[in-house]
Amino acid sequence: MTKHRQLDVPEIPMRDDLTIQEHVYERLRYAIMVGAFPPGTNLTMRGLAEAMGLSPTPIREAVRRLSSEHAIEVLQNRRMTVPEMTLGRFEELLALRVALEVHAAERSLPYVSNIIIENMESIDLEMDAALTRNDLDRLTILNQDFHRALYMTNPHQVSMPVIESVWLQMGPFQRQVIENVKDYYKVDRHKEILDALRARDVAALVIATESDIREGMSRSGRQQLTQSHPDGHAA
Amino acid sequence: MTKHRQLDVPEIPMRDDLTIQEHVYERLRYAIMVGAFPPGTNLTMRGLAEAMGLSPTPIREAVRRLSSEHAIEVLQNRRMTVPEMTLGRFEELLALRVALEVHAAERSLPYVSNIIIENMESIDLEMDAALTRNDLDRLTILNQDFHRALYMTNPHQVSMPVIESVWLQMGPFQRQVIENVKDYYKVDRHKEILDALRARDVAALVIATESDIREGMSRSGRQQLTQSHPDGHAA
DNA sequence: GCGGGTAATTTGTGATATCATTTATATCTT
DNA sequence: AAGATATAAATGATATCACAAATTACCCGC
Repeated sequence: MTKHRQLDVPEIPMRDDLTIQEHVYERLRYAIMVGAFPPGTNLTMRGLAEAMGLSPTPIREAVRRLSSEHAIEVLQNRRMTVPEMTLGRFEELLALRVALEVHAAERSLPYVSNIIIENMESIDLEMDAALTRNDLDRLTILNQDFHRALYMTNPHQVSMPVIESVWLQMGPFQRQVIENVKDYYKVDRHKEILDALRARDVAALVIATESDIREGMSRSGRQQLTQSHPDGHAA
Repeated sequence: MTKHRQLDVPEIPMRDDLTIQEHVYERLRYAIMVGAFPPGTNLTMRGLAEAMGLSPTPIREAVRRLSSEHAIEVLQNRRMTVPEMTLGRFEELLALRVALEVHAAERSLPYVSNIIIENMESIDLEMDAALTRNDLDRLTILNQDFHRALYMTNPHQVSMPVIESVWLQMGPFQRQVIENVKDYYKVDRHKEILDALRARDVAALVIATESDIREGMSRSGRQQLTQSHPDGHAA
């Protein structure tokens, strides 16, 4: 009686201060962020509702929010998919990430305290551990936590949601890259970011931030997109 | 039998290719963009539904989308308001606008054709006409059309939605500024942007774009926010 | 008059039902 | 057998209903 391939949505801890709609949003967001839905995946309201054992109503609200963040694409037919990545879109997303994160880093630096730096150091240590045990999902989340910890120090900051949206749009594709290029997370410029923060050195921070984004994603992602395209759907 | 002050939502042309939810989204988005809801306005699902003669269901989806774009703030109490502007937030939004629009302009320039420039020229002419008859709503929309026409020439562009979100967050406050500083739209650097485009001069385009944003909004907005704050609610 | 607590109202949330649109399947025709 | 057409299934969209949480109104006691 299974209509199509039943969708597997990774579970996340249930927080009882959230409405169901919010929980669904967080759960779908996490799934997309860690790449649980490969690009091109078809999503249906009822399918998601059934997969999570809920009525369509809260699903619809969560999905609408994700579509506004361009994590989910709504076609003219009103069908929904996880967007495919193209070389052009990839280059643009990457450039936008650099522009946004450099901007956010610069404007956060004046507010950086030693406590913040220590917090980021501990996240970076956790990343080393996650890398050792090859926990890719955790690495993705920790990497974001690391950067978020910096950008959020700016008390009036408004760019964080925008940056998160770009991360989200990278998610499904990034997962494919990580799986193909297994030493993806080997290059990280986090130590250099931390050095720049300790020295309160803007120029060094900008360079380290840009390098971290570019060297991590750029070459391997471009490689994946330029090599032969036999067919779009992954296994 | 009127519970509170009945909310007035400006009507927009009904397009029959849109679902009700999409139409509500466009309508609310327009209302916020032109500042029909002053900062601090309380919004309710049922209130909006009643004001537009609809059931709450499509309202909720539209409102969720707008909350994801930070045009509407959802409080812990689950009440919704149009966010207030603060000096700190204003400075950050302005800086983000500059960073994003300079970025988008730079990356669009290679794709600019004479047809695009002509289109932008005609929008600029329409702005002059709207300015003459003091049509502020139209001016706001046309100003966005002008910039959007440029940024959208980049075929792989991904920053447009993000820029629109920042515009949206500025909307309610910008309306207050425009009404207080009546020569707001007098300073426009559109002629200089057009010159830079014709010459395909990146450096000039960057300067003109930044000036257009900064000189239009910066001084008058800052002025409005730093002068006495007797009480928050507008008349 | 002022504070506190209870009742009534308002509001948000989520499930369900109904209808329209779209996609998939089956049937018929040539 | 191929293509067109009709039929069935699935899906999205919206309204309505039921419930819970929050707010407001009201009343009482001091």
